[in-house]
Amino acid sequence: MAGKRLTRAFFARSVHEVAPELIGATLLFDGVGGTIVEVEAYDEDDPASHSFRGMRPTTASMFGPPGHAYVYRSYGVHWCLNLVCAPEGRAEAALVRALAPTHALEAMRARRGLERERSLCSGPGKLCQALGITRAHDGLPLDEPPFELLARESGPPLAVGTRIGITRAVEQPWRYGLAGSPFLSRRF
DNA sequence: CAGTGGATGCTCT
DNA sequence: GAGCATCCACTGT
Repeated sequence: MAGKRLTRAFFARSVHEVAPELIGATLLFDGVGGTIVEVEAYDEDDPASHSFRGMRPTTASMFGPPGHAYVYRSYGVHWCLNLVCAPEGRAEAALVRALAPTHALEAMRARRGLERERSLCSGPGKLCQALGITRAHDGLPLDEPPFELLARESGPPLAVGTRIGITRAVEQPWRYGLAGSPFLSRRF
């Protein structure tokens, strides 16, 4: 099911190449997690991206080396996880929006409350809560504990659509998902 | 189910 | 003071 560890070299490319390849990969944090079924791509020429207006203290890790985490607070309430993927000198990242839970579901349920399996990680804020990811983990490398990222074995059926919850650049088809998965934040 | 609105804490104007 | 890469409870079918 899970392949070899994703290295920094994997992420040192355009997010538009990397993001679709993340669908089907396995994301674990302290051994808790599952299969990535939904991501969105953001680059620095994109008005919807946190890197569009230049580096800020809270967005610094998006401008850092690829293969690291960028964690931000959303709507003052939730944490959201990005995987920084940039070629030389760029600030790009893939927002992880949903997982199909496969590892340590009890830990997720304990953090999320008594939730249906479908709802444990079906959104960017939900999955950070389920995995226990916060700002404290911003900037951590993805190829070392507590993170573990494993490549997918084969190319799964891909769904492509427009991104969710933004007000600028709404027409860009930069949302990728595992077609037909019941664990998406929304259907395509 | 689909649609609506409140919570909540920053940053930026 | 507005706006936000969200979620949940609540309403009405």
